[in-house]
Amino acid sequence: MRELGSSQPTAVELEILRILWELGSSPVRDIHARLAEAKGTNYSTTVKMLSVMLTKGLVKRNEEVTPHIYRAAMTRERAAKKFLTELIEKVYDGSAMSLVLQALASGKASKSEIDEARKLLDEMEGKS
Amino acid sequence: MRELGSSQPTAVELEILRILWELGSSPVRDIHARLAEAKGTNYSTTVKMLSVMLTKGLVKRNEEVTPHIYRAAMTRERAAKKFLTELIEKVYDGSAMSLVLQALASGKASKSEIDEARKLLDEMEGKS
DNA sequence: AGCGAGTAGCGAAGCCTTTCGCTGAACTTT
DNA sequence: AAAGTTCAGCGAAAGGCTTCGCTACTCGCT
Repeated sequence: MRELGSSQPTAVELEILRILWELGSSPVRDIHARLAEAKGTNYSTTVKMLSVMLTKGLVKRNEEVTPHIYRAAMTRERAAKKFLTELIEKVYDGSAMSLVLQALASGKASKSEIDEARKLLDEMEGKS
Repeated sequence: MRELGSSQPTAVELEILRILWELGSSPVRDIHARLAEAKGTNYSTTVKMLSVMLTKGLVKRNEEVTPHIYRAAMTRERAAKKFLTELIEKVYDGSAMSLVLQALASGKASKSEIDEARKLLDEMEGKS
């Protein structure tokens, strides 16, 4: 058995997590509505995916109500950080700043976002 | 058939790409030496993976010499950018800056790196 | 010519992911 | 109570990824 909580979400799993992050805790019906909209898959499929994700520890659920209510086991921020760490490890050989520079260079930031980043840089400099 | 060049590398594929990025163009023997070191897999497996990656367009090879010489089809920078774009799309809903902030907040940047980032921000502001 | 070593490739097995049909339980409406 | 609706779950099929055994080709050496 693969270690619980150590598995990376696959494509569909990530899609479901995104739905949960956006909607907050939800019954299968609502999750399915979104998923089917994007992919046209069957209700059974959504149920199954959630059950697989439950055993993997990617989602949790409240079984005391009907219908059961699912929620993401991780916040979006935490998941993002995990992916990011992995990306940095696997592709950038551990240099976070290379990635930052690359992201900045992708160039889609607005003026206010740039200001925000600058502010953050100032703060970081103050600390170190 | 999946569209050529549109497929994301899987775990093992990424491992092979990293080896190629580090070693530069190499014969199977050398790639295998590295891969086996980490995973203990068979020579056949390495050959097969490379052939799969060849049909996916992830690597290219020179068949005019023996042994054949393989090279990564993409530079590390280009691949990284691709992963990053995908990460941004899938987890951060397309906001590159969210990711930048996150990476910065992880807080491992040195003074010189911070300066470099600030310079980049200035440039970006100039452009927009 | 025959042998051994290094190289390349095919096809199938095993596993994981994603899909859904079918079943049954619980609850609502006639 | 019977019929219909919603919900949950199992098991199997389909497809992708990773693995390797077996085969075959080339080349240099005896």
